[in-house]
Amino acid sequence: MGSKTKKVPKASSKVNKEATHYHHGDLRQACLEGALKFIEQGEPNFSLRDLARKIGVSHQAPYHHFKSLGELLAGLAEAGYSEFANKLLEARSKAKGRALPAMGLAYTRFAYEKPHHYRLMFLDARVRIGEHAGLGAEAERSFSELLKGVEHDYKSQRLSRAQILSKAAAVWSFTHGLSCLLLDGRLDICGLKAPLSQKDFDGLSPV
Amino acid sequence: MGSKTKKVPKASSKVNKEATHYHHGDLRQACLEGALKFIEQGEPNFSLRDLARKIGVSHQAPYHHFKSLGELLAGLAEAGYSEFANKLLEARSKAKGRALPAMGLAYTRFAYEKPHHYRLMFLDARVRIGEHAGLGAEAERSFSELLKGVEHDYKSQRLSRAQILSKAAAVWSFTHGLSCLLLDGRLDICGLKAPLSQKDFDGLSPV
DNA sequence: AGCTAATCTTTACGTTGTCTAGATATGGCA
DNA sequence: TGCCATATCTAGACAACGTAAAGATTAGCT
Repeated sequence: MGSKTKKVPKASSKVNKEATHYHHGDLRQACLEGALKFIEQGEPNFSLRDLARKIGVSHQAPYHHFKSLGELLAGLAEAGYSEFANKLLEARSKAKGRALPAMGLAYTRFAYEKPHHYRLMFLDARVRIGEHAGLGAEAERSFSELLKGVEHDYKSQRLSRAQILSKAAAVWSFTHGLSCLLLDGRLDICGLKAPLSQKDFDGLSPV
Repeated sequence: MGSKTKKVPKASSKVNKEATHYHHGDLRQACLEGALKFIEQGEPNFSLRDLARKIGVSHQAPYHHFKSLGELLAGLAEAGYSEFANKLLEARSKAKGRALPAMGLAYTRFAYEKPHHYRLMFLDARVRIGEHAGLGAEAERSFSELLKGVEHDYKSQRLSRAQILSKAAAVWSFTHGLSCLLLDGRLDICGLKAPLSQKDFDGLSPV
């Protein structure tokens, strides 16, 4: 592309973190942002070289910040989980009565609004949860939000820990399955189409 | 393997279908079987050239039977759906009382026993349902089995068509989500591990 | 036998991920 | 200030991939 896009080597008047460096300013961040754009615009199979071209660096540069494509994607997934957990938290804290219906709807809404990000987080085989420190942590935070919702809605029933976990597993399974099937349009046959309303969701949800 | 496995170019005393041909005997079938082996042995990202090598033909030969890798995978997924539908049918017809619990368990069992096949059928982005004639048909047959299960278990309640479809969507969502999360080990945190027993499943299932 | 079409091989091209080596900039230390 | 180890980035090379084009081989029919 343009050869006049000279980067700014002077981005360091006050270095505070560990980024904002050198030639590109902050290549690591640029990689994440560029990759995010690819994903959000529906091209989750972009190559590392595509990414390097888009950013305007050599095809090898990203390797100095990410061991592999998988690690880069894991970084994106982690950010996704963070936002996801916040959405769940928000739904729970705003809910008047029961929390789970609102959280379930927020769950499917997230999947609907960021389908490619959702796929990256939950379905992409290239992203191996557990192989990346922060990723697993952020994913567990999402789950713990769900758990709080269950505890809230069932607190009068004095369930055992095992019963609460079982309920959470059921809720998670249903909502995840619903989101996946909706994303793939597989529920068209049932007359269901995203985005779901609260009424739609409550009509379906067995919990 | 052995180099003495000369193919049978003479397989045509009575040609009945449209296969059993030429050099290889039946290359199309050989491709499907070879690809199936790759998938079942946990290498769903095999290349077309890998496949051609394994079969012992040129890397270009498969192209005469499949327009693309996606089409080949679609063929496998279709066979998977066929077996899947049969499993659901079997569970339904063998069930003494309610059909759905048995069918749900059979569903998760299939996913557990053929994880890579299940991923291919439901999660692999390379397989676009709807772009392949037989694939969509076989997938719908699976769903119609589920539908029959719902009709059976709720027939005393005289539900409307829409209500039945809604129930089916809920059951499908839950069971699919459960299978996915189990496959990825994401329910370990809840103390759940595949393969599930009927008791496990019934304890979870909200339907 | 000879023709046509299906089947398969060979060769070639552009792209990818990754390895290696070399260039350039940075920040700390003498 | 000058220098150097190190972090950062570029450049070149390699094997493997998907796919296309064209040539060879075989089957089935007349």
